[in-house]
Amino acid sequence: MKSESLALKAYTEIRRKILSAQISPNTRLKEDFWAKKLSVSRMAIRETLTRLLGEQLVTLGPKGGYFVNSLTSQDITQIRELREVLELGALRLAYEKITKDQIGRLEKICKDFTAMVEQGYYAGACEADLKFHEALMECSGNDKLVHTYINSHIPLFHQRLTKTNNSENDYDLTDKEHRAIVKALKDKNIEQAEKVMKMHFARGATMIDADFDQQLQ
Amino acid sequence: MKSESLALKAYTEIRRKILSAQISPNTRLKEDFWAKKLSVSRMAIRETLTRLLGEQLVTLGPKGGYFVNSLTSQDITQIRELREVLELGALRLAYEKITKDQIGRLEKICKDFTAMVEQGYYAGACEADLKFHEALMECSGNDKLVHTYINSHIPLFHQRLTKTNNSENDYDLTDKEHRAIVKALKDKNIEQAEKVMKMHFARGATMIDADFDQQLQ
DNA sequence: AATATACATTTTGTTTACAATATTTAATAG
DNA sequence: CTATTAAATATTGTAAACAAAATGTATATT
Repeated sequence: MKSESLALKAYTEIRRKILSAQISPNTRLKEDFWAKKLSVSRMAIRETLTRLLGEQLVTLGPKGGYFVNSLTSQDITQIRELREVLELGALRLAYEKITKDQIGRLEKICKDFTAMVEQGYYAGACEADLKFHEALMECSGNDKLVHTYINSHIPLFHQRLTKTNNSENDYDLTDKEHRAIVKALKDKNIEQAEKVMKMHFARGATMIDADFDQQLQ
Repeated sequence: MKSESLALKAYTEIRRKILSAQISPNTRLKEDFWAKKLSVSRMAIRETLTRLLGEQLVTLGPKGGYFVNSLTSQDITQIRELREVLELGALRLAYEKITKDQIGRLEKICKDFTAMVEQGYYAGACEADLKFHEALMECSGNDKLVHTYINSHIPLFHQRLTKTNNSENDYDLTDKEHRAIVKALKDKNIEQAEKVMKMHFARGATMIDADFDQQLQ
């Protein structure tokens, strides 16, 4: 077989476009159009779309046709809640299983974050922020949990924050909270870890909602 | 268009077979074989498989070919942990949002459970057990959470319990724990609710693992 | 002018055919 | 008899063709 099938190429491409909002929600995805656009056969597009259907990234219209799933303000809230549920759960599992190496990794990411903020690399800092949360999920030692997290399209969502103009202050707070979480894990203080994590979310929530409201205008 | 496309028919059928373990894990799913078996075209099967790929129910082999995802003993543990994370999260959300009607619904399911156990309808009781947990998830008021729960293939897993020969005692305990959870929610006592839920899981865990070990022999 | 109907176009659903790659089988050399 | 290689077979990847349904358009009728 070829190094990468055409269907996979189309899948990767369309998925990326949806997740980065280059194709807007509720858009109908016409097979022929995308087949020509990506110069693959219509069947390759069809495979792409059914796979995305399985991922709940698109929906089947009542009379056929594939549509990009929407992200209403309610969806945003629900995704945020889901994120909190998953991350708090992972935190509790990590509390029991976390290793020295993993703590080291988290601390390294915190250091990177600080350094980048200091030097004005804000996109890089956001990347480190994202990486911190993913690393934390991995500390749960539960692949299914990590996978659920990745697949709930939270990371994309997180990415949107990159584009907003955050104040220096926000970055500093984020940094401090990340470090507090790691410290609490190190000290085996689960109550403290949960408390900081919840605060971290609460602050993020307002920022996310503000961002979303802004985009609606 | 037809009332139900052939691809959808094949999808429903194969998905059901995988989830009910009628097709065992790691089996290679050959397109032509299933096309003939379900008397649909190979492309319909292909769509089915790519959709299941999106759902993480099957995997792509390194040299092509679709394989049913496995359920190792480690997978079982991870799914159980995921379930606990999701249900505890839902419980916490439900604590804030639950309505009188929803509590009524939970109580009704508890009553059904009791009645069925008393009359010796054990399969029915298991069904009620399943329904109780799904209803609880719905009380979170978060569709994404419910969807994640459904789609983590926990229900199937739950279903396996049906087949094990549980003692009367187990049913009684399950019943009591369900009722205790509802009562705690009613009393707005989140600590108590979480505590009972954790106990409920802890007991279920040993049963599930025992069941799995038995099946391995 | 509004509505309904017939026709044309677009889009999806399905099947078939062919090409490319894996896998198995058989034959041959050591 | 074993290992290696070549041919045969099986399986998947891709494309094209056809059928069915939905959508859009123009015409006729009131």
